[in-house]
Amino acid sequence: MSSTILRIAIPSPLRRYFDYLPPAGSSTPLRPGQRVRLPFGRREVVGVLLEVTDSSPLPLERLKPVLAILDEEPLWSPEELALLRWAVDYYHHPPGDALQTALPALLRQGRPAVASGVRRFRANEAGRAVAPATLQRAPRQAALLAKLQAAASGLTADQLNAELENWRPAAQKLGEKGWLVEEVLPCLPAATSVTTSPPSLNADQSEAVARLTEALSGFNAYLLEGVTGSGKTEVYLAAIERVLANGRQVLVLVPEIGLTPQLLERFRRRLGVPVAALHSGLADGERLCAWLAARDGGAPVVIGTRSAVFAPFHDLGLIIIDEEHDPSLKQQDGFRYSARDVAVMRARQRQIPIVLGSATPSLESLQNALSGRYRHLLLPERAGSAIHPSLHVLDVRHRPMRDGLSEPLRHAIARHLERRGQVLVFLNRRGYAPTLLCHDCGWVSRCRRCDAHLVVYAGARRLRCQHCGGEQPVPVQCPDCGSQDLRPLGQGTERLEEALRAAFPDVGLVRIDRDSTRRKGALDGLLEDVHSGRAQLLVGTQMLAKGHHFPDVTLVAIVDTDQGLFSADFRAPERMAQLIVQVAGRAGRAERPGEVLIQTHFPEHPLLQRLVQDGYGPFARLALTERRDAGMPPFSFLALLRAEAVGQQAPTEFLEAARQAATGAEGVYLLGPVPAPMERRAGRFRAQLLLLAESRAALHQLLATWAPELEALKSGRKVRWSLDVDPQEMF
DNA sequence: AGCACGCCGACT
DNA sequence: GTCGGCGTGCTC
Repeated sequence: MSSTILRIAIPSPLRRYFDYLPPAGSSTPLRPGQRVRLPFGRREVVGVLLEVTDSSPLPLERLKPVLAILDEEPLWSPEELALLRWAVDYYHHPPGDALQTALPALLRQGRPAVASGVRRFRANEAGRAVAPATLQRAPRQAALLAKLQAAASGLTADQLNAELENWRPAAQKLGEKGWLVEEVLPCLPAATSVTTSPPSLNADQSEAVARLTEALSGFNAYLLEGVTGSGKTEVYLAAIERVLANGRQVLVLVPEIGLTPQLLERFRRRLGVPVAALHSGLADGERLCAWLAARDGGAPVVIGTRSAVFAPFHDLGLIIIDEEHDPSLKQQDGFRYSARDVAVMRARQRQIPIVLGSATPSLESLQNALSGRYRHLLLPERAGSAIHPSLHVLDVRHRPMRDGLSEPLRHAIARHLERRGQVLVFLNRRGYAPTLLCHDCGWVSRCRRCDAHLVVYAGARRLRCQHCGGEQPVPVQCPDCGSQDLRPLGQGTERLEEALRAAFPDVGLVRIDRDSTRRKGALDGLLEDVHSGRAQLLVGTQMLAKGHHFPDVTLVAIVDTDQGLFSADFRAPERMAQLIVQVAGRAGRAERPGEVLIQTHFPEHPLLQRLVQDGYGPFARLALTERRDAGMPPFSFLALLRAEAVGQQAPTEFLEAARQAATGAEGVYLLGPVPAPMERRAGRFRAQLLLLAESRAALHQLLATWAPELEALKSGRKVRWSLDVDPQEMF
């Protein structure tokens, strides 16, 4: 006798599916991709139905019925479910948790899959005619009314929460008096009526568009390697227009920091269709709305960060990944998927083209292009007639340094400032100084919970740990010897700011890093100072490397490259080169090319020389030969098993047991367990076991049997562990 | 992950 | 005598 069995992905850390019976007395058709509410242990949870079958490894009487089917229609198509299941298998992650990650928060909680727009409150004509002061007996109503009168288009609940306390009862009362209206905004803005026409493309752009669009049906992966300012976005837009003309949708994936209102506005104006944004900065309701707009086709274009790769689409016809080298495309916790790699699989499965764009391609993608797996499109020139910034190395060996700046660099800065150019000073280290040193006994400020120095913040007069967030006041005297001769050691952006202000007291300066832009709107204010010319000097971290362009910058000063050249992480030189090129690319315009000066103690370093003399492309090709010689990715395949615990022993014990379970695997080398590069972090000891394989198949053959075994290890219960396939950061 | 069960120490 | 510590087991 056969019966209907539901195979369900349930939010839990377990790498398996759970079988249930259909709900009692429900007539809703059962289709994979629907959410179901079900009893799980002693709890009630929301799971996703993945299969309807007729048999279970468990006896029927052990199966419980689900409580309810939550969706009339599946949230994902069978094809999209297959992609999700591929990702679950490839990353060897618990399926329920992976599916959870792919869902907007409201759907995760079991809310209905219907869009509800953002609510906004507005004073109507009658409400605007009332003077708030007349509401003496109701100060909250008066305050609310004043706010609403000041904001012509009204205020959302979020905005009111930020400005007023307990305003809802007051809003209720104002509503009863007929002075206030509440409206529901459409969550997807209508198409902009004002559209801009496309600029004329140069020969390289036209060629790229032609090659991209010659095969819009069928899978093709393109690496679009275009120097900064070469007009990659126009190539995207031209390709998108063709796909939209065929009535199909487009997904554009961007790094976390790249999804700015300006980018959205540019797409909206150029394309003249609704463009949905999908990112973590949205309110839950907005996010659900955009997700559903992708699914029902209401959004012809979706621009999103990482998790948008799992959004359902009505008819997806093209995927674009901008800044494909960016590390934020790989999730760094939980379900550690690479949105770029999942996107390539999605395009292959759906038989549509995918474009990977970057001025500084990852070595993985470059190798795919060189080997012919991807088609290589090059945009070697800046659009218009702009000239590339020229890179120069400044050998600082034997040179006196003050505040991290050599004399030649100071002179160069002064020269550019005198000629009314803006100068961008780049240092990828926040705070005043990386540590505080006792000049008498050698004590240095260390974090109690991490193997890290405490960073000096002079402005706040605090010592802070950048890894656990711990902080304390700057001590007046050395905790060890009592000396008062405590000195900040090394340079951070805050100190650089101080030094440059002292050196160029009459020049406007802004510092842009995570600390100076924490406040909402602060970044916009600082950028405005730069663009208006009020600030001539710009100091900052890698925040400067993304998105914003500074046409009046004529000099980019890279204060310190050396840690990128000699790091435990084999990807450090690639990251360093990408950062230098990205920062350099922020500067200059057609008639005023930027100059880039790089301070280093290792001017002869072959990778640095290649980068400076020949550019990123040749650098990357040289770096690839080094990777090949070292047997590192993309010429081998890695997985990293991490473990952490409060005790020092537990992680290593678990990893030893894990290693035992993996011995004998064909074609996979086990390296470790070893302590993580920063062994202690936030009070926990961390260790790792690296798996290196010559073939992807060998690696995954091992992982498929190994991951479930890890779950069963007793020593795994005493640690937090995670498996990272294709790890990006090695610590 | 949650959540319950179970067996040993300092409290009303 | 109990409240509660976290080891162990289980979830269809």
